[in-house]
Formats: sequence, C-alpha cells, structure tokens
Amino acid sequence: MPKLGMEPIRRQALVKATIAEIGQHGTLDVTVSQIAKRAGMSSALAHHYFGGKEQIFVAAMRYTMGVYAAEVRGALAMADTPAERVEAIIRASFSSRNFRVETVAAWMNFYVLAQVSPEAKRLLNVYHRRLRSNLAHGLRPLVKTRAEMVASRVAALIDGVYLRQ
Amino acid sequence: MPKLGMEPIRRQALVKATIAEIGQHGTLDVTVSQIAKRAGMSSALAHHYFGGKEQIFVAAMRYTMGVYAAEVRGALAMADTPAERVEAIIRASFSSRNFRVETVAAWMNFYVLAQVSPEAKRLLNVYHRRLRSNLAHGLRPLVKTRAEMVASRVAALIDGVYLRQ
DNA sequence: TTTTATTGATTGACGCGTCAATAAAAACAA
DNA sequence: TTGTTTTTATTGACGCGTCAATCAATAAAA
Repeated sequence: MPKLGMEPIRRQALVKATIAEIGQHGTLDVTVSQIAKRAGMSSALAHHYFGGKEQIFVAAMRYTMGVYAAEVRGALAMADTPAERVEAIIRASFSSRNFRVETVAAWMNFYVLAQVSPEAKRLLNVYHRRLRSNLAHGLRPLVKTRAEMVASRVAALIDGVYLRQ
Repeated sequence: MPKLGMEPIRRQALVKATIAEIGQHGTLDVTVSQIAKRAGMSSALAHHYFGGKEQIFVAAMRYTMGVYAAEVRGALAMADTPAERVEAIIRASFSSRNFRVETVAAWMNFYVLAQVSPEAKRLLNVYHRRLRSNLAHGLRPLVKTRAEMVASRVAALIDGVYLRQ
C-alpha cells in the first residue's frame, strides 16, 4: 500500500532511529537492519533511500548538529550583552536535550566517524568553526585579543565535559 | 623454532601493534589479523595469548594508561609547590608522547570501548579518579573547598583539548 | 503503463575463534 | 649419555555467523 511522499518521512525515521540505536549501543557498531527495524521498515528500504550505511550515519550526524545549531541560535537571539551571548552558548550546549545519554553517545561516535568519513570530518569542522566563532564573538569585548584562544579553550572544555557524561 | 619465553614479548608486540593500528585507522574497526600481521605473527597466536579481540583491546588500553600514569608520576616527583604539582600533571598530559596522533586516536576509541566492555569502563574510571585526585591534591591549597570542582573541570578540559587534536 | 513504495530472499565478503598438525626446547627416564 | 615424554610455540585451514548491498517480485498510486 504505497502511500506517496514517503521519502522524507522514512528518512527522518531512519535518522532518529540511528541516533537512538547508537545511543543504546554506545557504538557505531549497529547494523542497518537494527536501525531499519527500529524505524519500522526493512533494511532494503533503508538502503533504497540512503544508498549505504555511511550515508545514514552522516545524515544522523548532520541532523544532530542541526538541532544543536538551532538551539544555539535560539538562545543567542535573546542575548544582549557579550557576556550573555557566551553564557547562552554554554547553556544551550548543556541543555537537557543535548545532555541525554543517547545524544552524548552519538556525538562521541561522530568524532570517531570523522576519522573515517571525509564528509563527517567536514561536518565536524563546520561545527568546530561555528562554535569557536560564536564564542569568540561574545568574548572579544571581554578579553580582546585573546578571544580566539579563550574560545578554543572553552570549546574544548564543553566537549570534554560531554565526553565524561 | 620455538624459542622459549616468548609470551611477554608477543604480548607486548601485540599491544603496541594494536595501538598503532587503531591510530592508523582511527577506529576500533581493526581486525585481529591486521594487528597480528603488524606484530609479525599469525592471528591464531594472538588468540592463543589473549583469548579474544576485546581482551587485546583492554590490554592495549591498560598499557596506554600505564605509560601515562608513569609520566605523571615522574613529573609529579620533582614538583615542590602545589602550583607546580598541578602544572606537572598538565604538562605530562600534553607531552609529545601523549600527543602523537596514534595515542590520541587510541584514547578516543578507548572511551568508546568503555561503553561496551565493562573491564574497559572500570579502567577508564580508575584513570578519571586518579586524575581528579591528583589535580585536587595540588589545587586544594590554592582554591580550598572548590578543589574537587575545579579538578573536574580541568580534567574535562584536558580530555576536550585531546579530542580536538 | 509508468512511477513510487516496499520487502523477502540471496549473494558475496569478511572476521572471529577453534583445531589439528608441526616443530623445537625442556624435563624426565633408563 | 641417549631415548622418551611433556611442554611451549606456532600456523594454515576452516566452520560458523554476520552483515552490507543487490535484486526480483508485488502492489498501489498517478
């Protein structure tokens, strides 16, 4: 019973299932079948829409980072002073959504994925650059020339705290 | 041509090969055969001495952490003031040895391994506890009651900086 | 009838772990 | 000392399972 326009629904279901599955296993060692099953379809269909496992992973990574970016943007929108901007970013980074075990596990494994998949590496670079840039922008009025350096350290601190969750 | 007393030599060769292989691949996705080949033996022998893949990984993790612990101890031995102690730990953490790409990759993947292997998780906990304890000890005279908290943050920062290497 | 959705079955590759077999050293026996 | 047995080292081959990816077939919309 093929309902039309299934593609976007299936894709999103797969992406979310991927994150959940990685979160549950704590590893990228999840099979396409497991993901597909959780998303309520056959593995063949997952391949049909994404082409391959790595592309599913990358899509999940992109999605996760998109959610995070949106949260930062939202928090940033209602920050007025530089200090507030910095705090907004940090607060968004540690929001309850981003701090769920499954999200943290996903992030950690995306770092590993970036060691293997060029596209994942690219995405991770974009995230790093944006995070540092956002932080530096808020920090500049506070610490002037050292803003870039401090931003890097704060960014590292955020990731480090994550890693320990 | 069985030379006797091979066991410790083979074990160490396998452990080092494991770290090298993980470093090169950036992932735990390395086969026992690859490791054994790099260590100059058959995969059967690797199984003979370690029993299984996971145990090889755990041994490599234990080894890596042992090297790190020794470096910290060494640096700590010639630190007199509290501030020097803290600096010694940080300096040791970022020594050239611990900052080699392969070592960093190994560490990162050991975090993933800890999500799967209880023994790896235990080892990682020991490392975390020791690091925080060492830092807190040096920090206490400097920040008094907040020492524990600051130690946690510094520890997280160290790992975060690593993650970005 | 062409396009979109969907899956069961299959294939082909690969990897872990085991085992039987070989060989040399060491321990023991005569 | 010499012959025999036991222990240690070592590997090639292989079974068994798993998994990514493909394909042919079915069915409902357009």
